[in-house]
Amino acid sequence: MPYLKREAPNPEPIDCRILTAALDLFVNSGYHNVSVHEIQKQADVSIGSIYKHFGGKDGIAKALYKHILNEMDELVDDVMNEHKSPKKQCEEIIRLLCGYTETHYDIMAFIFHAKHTEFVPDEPLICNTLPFIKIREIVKSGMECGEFREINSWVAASTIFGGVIRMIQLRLDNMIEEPLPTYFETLIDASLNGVLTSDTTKTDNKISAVL
Amino acid sequence: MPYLKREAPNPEPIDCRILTAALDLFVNSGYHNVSVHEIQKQADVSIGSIYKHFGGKDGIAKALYKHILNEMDELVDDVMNEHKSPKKQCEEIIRLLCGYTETHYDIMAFIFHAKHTEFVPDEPLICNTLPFIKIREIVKSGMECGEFREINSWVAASTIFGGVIRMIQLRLDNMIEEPLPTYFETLIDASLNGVLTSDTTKTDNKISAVL
DNA sequence: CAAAATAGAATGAATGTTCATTTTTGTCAA
DNA sequence: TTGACAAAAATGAACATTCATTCTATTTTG
Repeated sequence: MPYLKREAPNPEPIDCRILTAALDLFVNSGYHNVSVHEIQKQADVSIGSIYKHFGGKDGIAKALYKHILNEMDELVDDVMNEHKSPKKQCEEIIRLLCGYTETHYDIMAFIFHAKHTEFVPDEPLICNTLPFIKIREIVKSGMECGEFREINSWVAASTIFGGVIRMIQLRLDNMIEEPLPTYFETLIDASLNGVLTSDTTKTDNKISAVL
Repeated sequence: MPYLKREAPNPEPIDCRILTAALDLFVNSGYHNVSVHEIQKQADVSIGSIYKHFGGKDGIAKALYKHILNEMDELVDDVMNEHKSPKKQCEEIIRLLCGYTETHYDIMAFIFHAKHTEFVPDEPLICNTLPFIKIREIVKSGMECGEFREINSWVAASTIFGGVIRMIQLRLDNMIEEPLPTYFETLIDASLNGVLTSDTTKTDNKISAVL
């Protein structure tokens, strides 16, 4: 089972084995290029078990989608509890995303590299799921408390997180060769300066980036 | 046939009809959820013609991919010819992308909303195609001539264009309700301020955004 | 020993592709 | 202009294969 924080249990129960195999195959070949039989083989499980546990191929995809977005949501919650300033919260989320791209390729690829509407059409779009809604709320509260300039919230959110998301995708595509955390400080600096209010002095940020 | 600048010929020749239908279906249902028979019906063409012209379903996808990226490339060339400053070139590309998202939904969705490796595995990744390579070159020359801060070029490119790309994806997903050009000035301002050299005064940019 | 879980051969629908036939197009002689 | 005719294009029924799913038999668990 693909977890973000927890360790996977050992030995993995049958449903976890199925999800682990499915995630790997989906991410590396794409949902539609993977057959149930391949999942069955890689998970070392019978076809019957798959249908018993998940009801079918789409059942696996749905379960995976929900599970992973839940993992993601817990992550965002943790960040919101540990840091109070929206700016700090954004930075921390970006830091975590950079880190997890290196340590949890499959999960990040599943979130940021798949067209989910094509295989889980009944599930909400990824940008309409809890963790992503919460991230937009953070951006809004950042504008309310004066940490971010008061601009359209879509623009603000896209500017702050568009850069990391792009970097993640390029890294997943093997275009970027260095691990993402290498670029963390530069990235934060470049992404946030554009949306910071002018009373948060620019120099301030550059110094904090150097430290 | 889906063009960015030119008008489609009328009546459309058979291979154009096929590509038009395929683009529409691929974008709205996803490559793997579309059968050759559906393309055939929508294009009002026989199965045989499809195999005669494109050799198969993957042939259609390949041809579409190449055609659309060519359209895109011409666009970038035009911008590079009409504007000399890299900053202006970036702005203009962003402006065009915003505009075309409203007027050429299918093409934009095909470029920014599809996982091409899953259905044209032999073609280069979209970020390795001419137009996108050229865009990265623009960013690099912007750093060389001092218009952009000297930071890692991946970070720079991701910061400048990550925002628009995110906005385009959100707009294609129907999350953003206003046409993208509405946000153009704000977006440019937010995306570029973070990467501008400090000798390009910040106030300058804010004033230009208000005008 | 009953209930739950697992196994996997068999099934049938979906769909990409082939190819023999028909239609259209373009050429040229009458 | 007409008609004959060959080459090219288009047609679509038939085919072959892939693959999700079902279902009965077997094994494991409590």
